[in-house]
Amino acid sequence: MRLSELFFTSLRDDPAEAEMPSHRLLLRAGYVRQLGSGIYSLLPLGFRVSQRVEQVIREEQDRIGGQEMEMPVVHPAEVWKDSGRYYKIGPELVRFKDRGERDMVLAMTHEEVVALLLRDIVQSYRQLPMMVYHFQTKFRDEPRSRGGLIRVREFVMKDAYSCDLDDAGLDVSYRMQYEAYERTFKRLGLDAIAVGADVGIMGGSGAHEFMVLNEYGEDTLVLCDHCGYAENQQIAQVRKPDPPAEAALPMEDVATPDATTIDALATFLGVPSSKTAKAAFFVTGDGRFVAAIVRGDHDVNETKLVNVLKATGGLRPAQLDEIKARGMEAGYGSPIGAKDAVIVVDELVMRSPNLVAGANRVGWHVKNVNVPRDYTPDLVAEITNAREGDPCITCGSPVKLRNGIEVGNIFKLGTDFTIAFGSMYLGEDGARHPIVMGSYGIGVGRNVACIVEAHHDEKGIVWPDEVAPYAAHLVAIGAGRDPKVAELADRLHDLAKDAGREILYDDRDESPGVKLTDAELLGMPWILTVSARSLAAGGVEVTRRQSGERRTVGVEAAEALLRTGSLPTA
RNA sequence: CGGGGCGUGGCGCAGCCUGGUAGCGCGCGUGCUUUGGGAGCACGAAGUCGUCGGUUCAAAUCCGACCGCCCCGACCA
Repeated sequence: MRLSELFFTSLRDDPAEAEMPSHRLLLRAGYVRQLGSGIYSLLPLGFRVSQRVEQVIREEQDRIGGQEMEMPVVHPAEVWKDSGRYYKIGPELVRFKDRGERDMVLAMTHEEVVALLLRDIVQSYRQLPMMVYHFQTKFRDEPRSRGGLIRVREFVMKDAYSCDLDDAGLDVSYRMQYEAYERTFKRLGLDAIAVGADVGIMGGSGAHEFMVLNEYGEDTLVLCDHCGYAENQQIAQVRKPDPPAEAALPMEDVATPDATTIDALATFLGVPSSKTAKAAFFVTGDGRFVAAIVRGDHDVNETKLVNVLKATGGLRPAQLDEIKARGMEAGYGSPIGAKDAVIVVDELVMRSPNLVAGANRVGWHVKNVNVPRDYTPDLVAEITNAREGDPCITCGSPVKLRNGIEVGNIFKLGTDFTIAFGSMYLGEDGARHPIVMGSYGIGVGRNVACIVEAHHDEKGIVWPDEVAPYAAHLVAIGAGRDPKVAELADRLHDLAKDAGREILYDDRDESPGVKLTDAELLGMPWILTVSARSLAAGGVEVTRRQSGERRTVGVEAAEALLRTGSLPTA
């Protein structure tokens, strides 16, 4: 591909809005352009990378028996109403009406469609197990997109669905996908780790997320270097040792002017935050008012809280007037004297004597609160976030917290969807059973961005061979003056094309500085320079982008590199 | 949805406070020179100053509304 003809331009300056290296480099090097918030075009170079990433994913899905197909982007809303998700999912599910006033949705994922297809096609246990997948555009109206391609609203996702006879079969499929993901991310040049994860809107019995560590990551991971424990903070547990034993003392009101935060309260009273209780107020999607009580030195984990409450539609923070209406006072809140509220208490609070809690009066707290002596919890559960340095749940070593970007996920779905849609098979035993499903996603664009995050330097992108849009970048310097240079460069370009390994050929009439700078910015694994100087030195200058290693080789060696993708060993 | 910031040729920005008919660098076009690390000179093209409304003799500039984009937050009161 001649650079003079490529639909592309590189930018000399960093785009103002790009913060993450991947975003900045993909814009500057002419791989992508933004159309709207969280909506991007892939220019030819970006599309080629995306295609190569897809191909790696495809090969690994095919290897475990996945069958590629394609399902629609636009679904009749009926389908989503039948599964119940039409009502459970918030505004991120785009809803609209067609010309006939029929409710439609833009698909976020395809469990419903697969379940419907199974009902249609699978009759007998002889047709299972079975695994299908597709690459398809998703639109999710995220509340806030960010980070270039990392979190977008429209994106291509590989989603796969396993269909098994029973849980044991699902375990096998799940394992196969787990291993396919490990191979996939390794080939993509990503150092992904699998962490246990919440099942969220997918339901089901288990899930892993494949995470790439990154400071801009939106997920927090709880990791133990000692035993290898790794889970998303949303579900991670740590050991929470008993506090020192104390005899329960009588409650006592204490004036605490302006102490509306735990820090202020602990400072004012001269006690550690672990001797206080914190109240957080929420309203569930199904309309319940919730007061969550954790110790002052911990934070409420909303995911755990949602799961304990079995709250459909999630949680939102309560408004001040809603809190007051339940007999509580924001900043000085506790369940003492509360009414019409679901009181959820962290189990550590149950074990912690004589805490300072809110008095539900402005400027007042209560000392020596003991549960359940002083108020009655509706639910007791483990509802806090793991903290840096907490003891690992399995081995007791201090855990660390790291940010991660989710590059893929795998879910054990179970039978929720197939029961909802009546997707049954007739078993060997003559009885009808629901098909057991799993679902497995990889976001293609996000992986492209993560690859750049992991493979770049101060000069530009450094593509791994497996996903580079072109294997080599051929730079001709001074071709206008020296016919020999033009002749050799043209010939090498044609030779690569004839060998079925098209390369990028910078035939532009630009200064050497521009061309060499662009070559490093664009990031092809090999940079070949043809110039009067290289000819005088014996042929073609070859630079390995990854290592920066540079040497001049003979024309035959350069030809071999273009034909085979590697330099013949001297 | 809450808070903050920004919107001026393709890109990066100044001008706005203190209203007076739009500017810089890069890029782009033509010509000449130059040619291994973002070349030089000359000439040139290109902007409804996000949109709508208001104030004013006069608005990029002041006021209001709206739209768009970016960042933080949407978790503890």
